[in-house]
Amino acid sequence: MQSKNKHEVNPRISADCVIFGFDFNQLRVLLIERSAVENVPSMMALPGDLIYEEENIDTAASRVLKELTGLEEIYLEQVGAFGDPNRLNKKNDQLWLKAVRQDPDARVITIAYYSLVNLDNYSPQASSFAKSATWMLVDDIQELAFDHAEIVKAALKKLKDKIITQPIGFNLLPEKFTLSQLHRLYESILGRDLDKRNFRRKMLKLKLVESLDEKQEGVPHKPSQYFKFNEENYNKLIENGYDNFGF
Amino acid sequence: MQSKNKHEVNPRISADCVIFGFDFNQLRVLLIERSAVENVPSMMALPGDLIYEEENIDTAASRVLKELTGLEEIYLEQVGAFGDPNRLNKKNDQLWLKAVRQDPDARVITIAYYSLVNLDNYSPQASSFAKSATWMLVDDIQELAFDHAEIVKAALKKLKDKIITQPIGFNLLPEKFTLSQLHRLYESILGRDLDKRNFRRKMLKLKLVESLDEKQEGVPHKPSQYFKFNEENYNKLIENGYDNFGF
DNA sequence: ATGTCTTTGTGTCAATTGTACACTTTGCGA
DNA sequence: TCGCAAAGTGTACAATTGACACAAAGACAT
Repeated sequence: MQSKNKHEVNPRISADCVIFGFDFNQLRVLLIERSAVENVPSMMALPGDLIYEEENIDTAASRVLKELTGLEEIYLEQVGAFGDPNRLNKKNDQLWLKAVRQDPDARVITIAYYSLVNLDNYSPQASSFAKSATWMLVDDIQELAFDHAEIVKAALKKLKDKIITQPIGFNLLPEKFTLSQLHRLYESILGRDLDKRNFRRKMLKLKLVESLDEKQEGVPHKPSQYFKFNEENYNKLIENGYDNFGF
Repeated sequence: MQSKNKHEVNPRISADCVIFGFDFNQLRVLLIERSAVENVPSMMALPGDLIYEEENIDTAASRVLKELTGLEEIYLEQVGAFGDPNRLNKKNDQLWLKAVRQDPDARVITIAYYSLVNLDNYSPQASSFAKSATWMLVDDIQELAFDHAEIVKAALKKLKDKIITQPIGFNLLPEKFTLSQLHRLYESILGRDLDKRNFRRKMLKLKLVESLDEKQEGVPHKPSQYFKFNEENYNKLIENGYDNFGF
């Protein structure tokens, strides 16, 4: 935690946010379009920026997210630190940094955060150096700036791990939702089909959801029952995990 | 990921290691005794130190661990970044930093790592600013330097999460081990009793372990069969997880 | 009004897995 | 040879999982 070694480093720290959104059908990630400079075409990137002096990293992540995309009040969870000394060394990234940064050669270690939100509640508004901010399908993501593709991959892994250990959905769905929506949500995160009846059975047995006295209206098919989360059981499960190892 | 804001910060980065060891009975953590200075008594802390310029963080964690405790070739997994601006502000920590550090007021963000090792294979040898390095019982940990108690707590949570999703033990136990040892290991990580018969049944059914043609010798009771891990099945399970959510 | 379309919503059975529980075996050492 | 201490073993019941198909509801078009 100390030493007076000459090689100590004072790198810059950034926070990057991987915000997953669910459009009632597929999983998306909020990306910004990094402005084009000179010969470097614009490129998709995670919303992220350097943190301030004396700023809490968690706070910084929220701030940065808001500045670049307008989203706020999102609960962010840490993915981890990404600090490969070469993480900014791709050619286009270097050119872009030289055009935009005061100190383009500085090493930057980034702390990545992720979250899951109900996409319909948030309309990203690009600002700062973001030319646009859009919800991209996770499956369509191609190349991203810096090591952001790797960060998205790590965040997705965390998300998958999380969903099988803890219930999620509170943040992702509106207060009233249908079991089909919850079902699709789980399917799109886990990336595989889940049996409808078994899924419903499980959710009801865990008492994670309870039905409301309200149905869908105006849909051209059988209207579905609305449900809400049972906050108490939900929190209990989050605290204890499923503890499914089975002893 | 950029901006020319004046408030940008160049904090120092450190790596701290939470090495869990198993003594065939209880779970321990490798701690160093931070040297005493002036009016500040010595205090237990995690092995950790600042990283070098251009040094990969993962590499730094291994290096630091080696420098302070002599342990090497340990697979470290990231816990996360701890960057509260006040994390070094406890009075004794401040005094200690002033006595020891070149730049005691600098903000330090630490990246924490954890691992599990077979305690018997590693005899820590304190060096650098570590006065001693010892395996402390997790349950006996009192106050630690800086925010290290919080870091240990977070690492332990990760470990618990991991053990119910993936098999562990390869790194923790010697090549030959008894099922009772593995049993105790799981009990001490999970912090609760597990039924002996059910535990054995499960381990054997998963084919995680296979028995060797060798028994304990010289014990004043029925000698136990030695087992080894089945590496193939072990790796398969690690890759897939248990996927126990149950759809 | 009737039929068509689309999505919701429901039950059962067999197989697997979890849980609770107590006595015999083995080898050492007194 | 007896006592001790830990190893090792089986069963029965409960709970959960997984596979599987058809009827019900409402909108809309004709």
